[in-house]
Amino acid sequence: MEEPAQPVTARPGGRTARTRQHVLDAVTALLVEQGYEALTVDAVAARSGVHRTTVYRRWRDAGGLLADALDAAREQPWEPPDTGSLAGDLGEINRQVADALTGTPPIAAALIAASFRSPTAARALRSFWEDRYARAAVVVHRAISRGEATTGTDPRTVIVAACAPVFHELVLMRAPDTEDLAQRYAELAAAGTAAAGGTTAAGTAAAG
Amino acid sequence: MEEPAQPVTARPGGRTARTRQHVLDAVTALLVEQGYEALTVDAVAARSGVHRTTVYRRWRDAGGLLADALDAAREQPWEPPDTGSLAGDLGEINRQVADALTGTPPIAAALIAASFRSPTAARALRSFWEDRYARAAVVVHRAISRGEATTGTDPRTVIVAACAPVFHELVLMRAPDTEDLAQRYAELAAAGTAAAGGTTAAGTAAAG
DNA sequence: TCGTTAATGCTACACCTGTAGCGTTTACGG
DNA sequence: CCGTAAACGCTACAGGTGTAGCATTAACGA
Repeated sequence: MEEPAQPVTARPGGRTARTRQHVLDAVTALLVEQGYEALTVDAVAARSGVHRTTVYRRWRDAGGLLADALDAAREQPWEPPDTGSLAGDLGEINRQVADALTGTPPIAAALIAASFRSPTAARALRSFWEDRYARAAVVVHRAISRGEATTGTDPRTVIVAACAPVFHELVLMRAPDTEDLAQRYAELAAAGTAAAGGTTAAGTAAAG
Repeated sequence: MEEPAQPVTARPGGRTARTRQHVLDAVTALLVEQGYEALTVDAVAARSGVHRTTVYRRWRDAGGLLADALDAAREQPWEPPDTGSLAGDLGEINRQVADALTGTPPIAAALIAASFRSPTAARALRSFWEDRYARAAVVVHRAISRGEATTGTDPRTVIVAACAPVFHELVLMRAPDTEDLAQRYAELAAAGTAAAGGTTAAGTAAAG
């Protein structure tokens, strides 16, 4: 769907695939057992039995490992929820975002941390979430067809308005995940969409 | 106001203050000239003329340096805007957030990057923004008194709803700062506040 | 089966991180 | 002015990062 985190190899069989599997298994194991701070290339190499220079060659850095692990974990397709209301859909999406950011293995959280040091990780991060936002656009389209939002509403703006506070609280502010966090911001975004239409142009209604 | 990034020394005069100034000057210079990826302790030590072990001892890591630089840059007090409308106030706050995240020197951006490796940086990050959010609460209080929001509205929720998408786009998704970004999400948050009241409890209006 | 060569293993290197131990300088109080 | 000790300078060390060069293994096609 997007550019592969792992470049297409001219000789994908046998050993190459085996090496990749050993390395990705080591990545997951280290993330689960010790968290993303322990995800060093050296540790992955030692645990996987693959030589460290091989890991550096194929994945470049820890961010590359995470990008590949994310791709592997993304093979199961994702469908946006359909609860019957925009606030319900956004709430469910937000709960899934919160789970991704706090769940196990902490691939999403580790990828964010790595994205500040690794261009590969930064690209994978963007790619993953933009893909999710594009797929989630249907919940806004359904809201429009139900009359919960006006025709000009930009789906991505609505979804980011709902999701971003969850990222902010859990990732940047390191706040604990609370029961109502996801739903609270989902409802605020849904209410704003219903009232303002989620217009893309900067309005003048503000300064007046 | 918060715990100082730089521990209170028993001998603050002369040499100690001079060392700190040299080091913080080097931090700013490196950030401006080469960006936060070049902000290594070794580079700061070399540039400042202070020995690297001294930098490690006093600041512990690059995150500690950034935390102290942020404290130094925070000495000028901040007052929230008062444009006459909630959307206008949130828009102005968002523009200031965007400026902080993309401006020069990129202390805020660097602090976020460092916060994933340095507990000191993580604490400084939280402290700085929570302080801003607390000060900004007045714009919501004014909105309530104007009738733009209901009495139970939680100020922090409204402000985070407005700000978080700016963090998300500029920091996580590495998107360029656009003309309408700040205002767009400010208006959406303001509209949601006006419609939903920014309640803190998870409502049941969603699932119905 | 066998040659080609992609992929991996290995050694060595330069750099950054963070710490320990010890000697030296200098701020500060008496 | 002088003694104390805080703060700093210095060396050394144990890791992790990322790269270069060359040797070795094994996947794939002929």
